[in-house]
Order: sequence, then structure tokens, then C-alpha cells
Amino acid sequence: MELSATGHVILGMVNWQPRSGYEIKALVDKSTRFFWAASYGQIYPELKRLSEHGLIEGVDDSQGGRKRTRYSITEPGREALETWLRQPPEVLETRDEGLLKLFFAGALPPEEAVGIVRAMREQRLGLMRRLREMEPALEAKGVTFPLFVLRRGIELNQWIADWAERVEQELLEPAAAERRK
Amino acid sequence: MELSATGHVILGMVNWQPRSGYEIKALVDKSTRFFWAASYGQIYPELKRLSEHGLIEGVDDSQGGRKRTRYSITEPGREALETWLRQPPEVLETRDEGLLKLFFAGALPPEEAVGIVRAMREQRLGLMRRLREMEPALEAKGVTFPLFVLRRGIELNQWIADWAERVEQELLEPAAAERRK
DNA sequence: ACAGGCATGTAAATAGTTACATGATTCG
DNA sequence: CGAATCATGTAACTATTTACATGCCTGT
Repeated sequence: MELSATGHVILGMVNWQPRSGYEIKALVDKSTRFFWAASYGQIYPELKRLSEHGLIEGVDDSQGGRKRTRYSITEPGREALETWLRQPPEVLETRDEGLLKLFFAGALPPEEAVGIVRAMREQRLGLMRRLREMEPALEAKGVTFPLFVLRRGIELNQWIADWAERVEQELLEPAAAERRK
Repeated sequence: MELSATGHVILGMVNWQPRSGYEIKALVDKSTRFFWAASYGQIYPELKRLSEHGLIEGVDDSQGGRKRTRYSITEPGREALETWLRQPPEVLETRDEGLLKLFFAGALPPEEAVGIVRAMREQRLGLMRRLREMEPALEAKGVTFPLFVLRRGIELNQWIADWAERVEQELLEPAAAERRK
């Protein structure tokens, strides 16, 4: 059976501990979302599929009238997860509307092109701040790899914000940029 | 009319000069593809749509029996392009399977987790080399903004490759990383 | 009582890729 | 001649989002 990467996200999360679809969605939204998003429309059908193939196992965990099914990983599931982790990564895609706008910025009068890099900078700084706020909670948990990933996100967005600032300067003082060579 | 970002890619490209669907696809593949991909299945229907709405204009440019239609931008098309360029960027999405694997790397024995960052590093270095090869051609053309974007791509991938090397070291010598604090 | 969060699920729409069909031209 | 490239287009599929329906429980 071919498993989508989103299926592996689920496998990885229920491997840590049993979780319901709702909890998986909540966790995705504050962790992998920045490099691998997933919606209810993917999660619930995928839970069904994984369960049908015996990679996870649902256990009813209803509280009174409110029902809930928590899924645990099975031995075949753990193997599928490890096999996937051992393959070299393939998917690497980006959709960055800001870069697209900068790419075509020559269609605007020069003064206005600066607005694009400024907006890109704001976008990255905002993202970086949001990631920063999440750091203390993760540090407290002592989870090594998610922490590596989070810090990479913080540093990367800082780098991109700095790049935007550099480009802004070059656009504002083309003569100075020329002299610096 | 709501225009997809892919529609704006076409608008931006025919704004530089008239192009056929085939030429747009070829240009996308060696430029925006790294931050905004597009396939024939999007390009041809979108050309039709843009044309029906009067934002571009197709001119038959067949050579003998081989037919070709080149599209030029119209005045409303140029306005739509500029309007879009002036809006703050919205879409910013990433799908990075390598990061996902690193995120869940705790499921592997420690020695094997290093393999993931190594593979990520190779992936980024390969990408960076491909981008580097494209630089001289762009420099010769003197196109400011695409050159900014290309150089950002080169530097960013270099940064990420360096980050991967750093993480690799930390994984190999956790004690040393501790002392460095 | 009601807002908000917990919880599951799906229908419809949109986005996007892949693979194929078709046919011309160019180059070795 | 045959392979590669030029050129247009679409059908089928996969992925993914959005929005909604449903209903329970908790706190104010």
C-alpha cells in the first residue's frame, strides 16, 4: 500500500501516544503545519484507511455522551513509519507569492518595488515571532527533534527577513551597492 | 474576476514579451518553478480563461503546418498585473518531507537520525548547484528582479545546507554541544 | 441560556499533476 | 528513417481546502 506523507504524519503522531482525529489536527496546527499542513478532510479519511490496513488501531474512548476514538500505532504501523523515515526525502515544494511578486516587480515603478520586499519582511518577522512564542513550551518537554525543527524555523525566517532588509537597501541606494563591489 | 496566482504568473510572463503556452511552460520550469510550479494542465486552460476575459490576446503565429499561438498582454491585463503586485503577498506554503522526517526522527535509533539531516543537506546542495548554473545566463540578460530572486535561492539553500551540517555535528557530539553553551 | 470548545465526519469545490493523444518540424 | 523537440490540449486522478452538519460538554 502506498501511503501519502500525510498518512505518515498521523503515524508519527500516534506513535508518540494514542490520539483522536481532533487531537491530531490540533497538534498539526501548532507543529508540522509550517512545513506540512493537513485538514480534517484529509485526517479523518486517512485515519480510516490506516485503520483498515492495520497500521493503527482505534479504541473507543468516549466520555458519557461525547464520543471519541483514540488511535494507537500497531507493530506493522511502527515498521511502516521506520521504513519511511529511512527513505531519502522526496517532496520539497514551496509556494511563495511574495517571491513571485518580486520576480515580476519590474512591472511596477521602481519606488513601488520596495513595498514588495518590505511586505515580505513583515510576513517573515510575523512568522518568526509566532514560532518564538512556541519555543519555551517545547523546551520544557525536552523533545529533541521537534525542537531542532522549530529552531530551524525561527532562524530561517530571521535569515529571510534579513535578506529582505538587504534587498531593500540595495533598491534604495543602487549607487551605494555599486560602490560596495 | 478572481485570478489565481498561476494566472498572474502567465500575466507577468507575457508582459515581458508575447509567448505561447509551450514557451511559458518552459520558462516556468527554469525560473518560478522553485517557488511557484505550473503544469500544462493549468497553463492551457488558464490561457483560455485570461483570453476570454480580455487580459491577454492570442495572435496566430503558425509556421507552415506547425501551429502556434502567442499571447500578448492587453491594457486591462497590465492593470490586473499591477493591482496584484500592489497587494501584500498571501500564499506562503511549504511541503518539506525532510523536515517532517527529522521531526519524527526520534522513532529511529540515534545513529540513524543523522542520515536524515545528511540527506537533507545533499538535497539542498544539489538544488543550490542547479541554481548556480543558471546565474551567468541571467546576469547577461541584466534582469534585476529575477536575479535578486535567483541569488536569494542560492544563498538560502546554502544557509539550509550549513544548518544541516550544524545539526549533524550536534547529533554526533551531543557532549560537545553541551559544553559550547 | 448561550458561547466556546470538543469531536467526527463529509460534500463540494479548487488546485494541481500525470499521462496520454495528436501532429509538425528539425537534425543527425 | 528515427529521435528529439515544438506545440496544443485534455481526461483522469490525486491532493487539499472550505464549509457545513451534527451533537455533546463546560463554564459563565
